[in-house]
Amino acid sequence: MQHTRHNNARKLFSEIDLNPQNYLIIHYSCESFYDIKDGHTPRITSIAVYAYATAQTDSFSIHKVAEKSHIQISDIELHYDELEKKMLDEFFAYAKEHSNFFWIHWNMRDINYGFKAIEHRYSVLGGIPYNIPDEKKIDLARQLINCYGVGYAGHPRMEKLLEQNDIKAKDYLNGSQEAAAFANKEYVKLHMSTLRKVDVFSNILNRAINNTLKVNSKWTEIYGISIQGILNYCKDTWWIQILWTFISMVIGAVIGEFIGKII
DNA sequence: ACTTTGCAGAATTAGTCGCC
DNA sequence: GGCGACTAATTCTGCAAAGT
Repeated sequence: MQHTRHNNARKLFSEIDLNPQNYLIIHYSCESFYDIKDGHTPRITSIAVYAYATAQTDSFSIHKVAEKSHIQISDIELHYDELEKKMLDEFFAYAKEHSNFFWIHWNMRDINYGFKAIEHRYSVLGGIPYNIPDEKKIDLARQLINCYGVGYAGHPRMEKLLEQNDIKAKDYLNGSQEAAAFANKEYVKLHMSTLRKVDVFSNILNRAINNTLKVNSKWTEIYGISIQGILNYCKDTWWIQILWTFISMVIGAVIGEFIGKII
C-alpha cells in the first residue's frame, strides 16, 4: 500500500533528522559499463563519502593516490591496477572504521553498479573487501519513490529533480558525460562530479526531510487512495487542520445553541 | 445435461529503467 | 549497453452463471 510505504519513508527521514551523525552519503564514479571490450569489470576512479551531520566529505580517488605515489596524471593508465588497489585499500579501511554508520546511496545496488561492484573490483585486484551489511544501506532513490510515488520526477530522476528544485549543481556530470571524462582521462573532473553528487544528495535528502522537495506527484500518488492515506494527508496538511478546527468550533457552537434552546 | 460465455485472479511475458 | 528489479501488459486458468 502506498500509505504504508509513504509512512515508512517518512519515519526513516525523521530518524535521519534526529540522528544525523549516524549517516553517511556515498557515491562513486567508474569507467563506462559498455565501452569495455575485454570483459573486465569497470574500473573505479573515485569514491566520495559525505558525513550528513557535518558535511565533511572524505574522498578516495585515483589521481590523489597517483599524486602521493609521484605518478603523473598522464601515466595513470600505466599503473591503473596498482593505483586502484591502493585507493580501494584506503576505502575499505575507512568502511571498516565506519561499520556502525548507515550508508545512504543512489541506486548502488548490484554487481554492475554498487557496493557489490566495488567489492568485486577489490577482489579482482587481490584485496579482501569488508562487506557493509545490507541493513546498513539506504537507497535514497528508492526511498523517494516510497515517499512520493514512482512519478515524482521525470527520467533521469536525479537530473529532473535538480531542475524542478532549481538546484544548480556545478561540475555535475551525468552518466555518459562521466564515462566520456574517464575516456579522456579527466580524473579530476570525474572526482569533482562525484563530490558534487554527494552534496546534491544531501541537499535533496534535507529537502525531503523538511518536506520542501518539489515533486510532480499529486497527493493521491503520495498518500495512496485509501482511508488511511486520506487521513494521513489531512493530518499532514496545515490548511485542512485549520479548516477542521474552524468547522469543529462552528459545529460545537451550533450544538451548544441547540442544547441551550432545549433546556 | 452439456456447452458457451463472462470474468476475476493467477501466471506468464514483455517492456522499462536506473547507476557509469 | 549489462544486470537485476520492477511494472505493465497480456495470456491463461478455473469456476459460476446463463444459454441451448
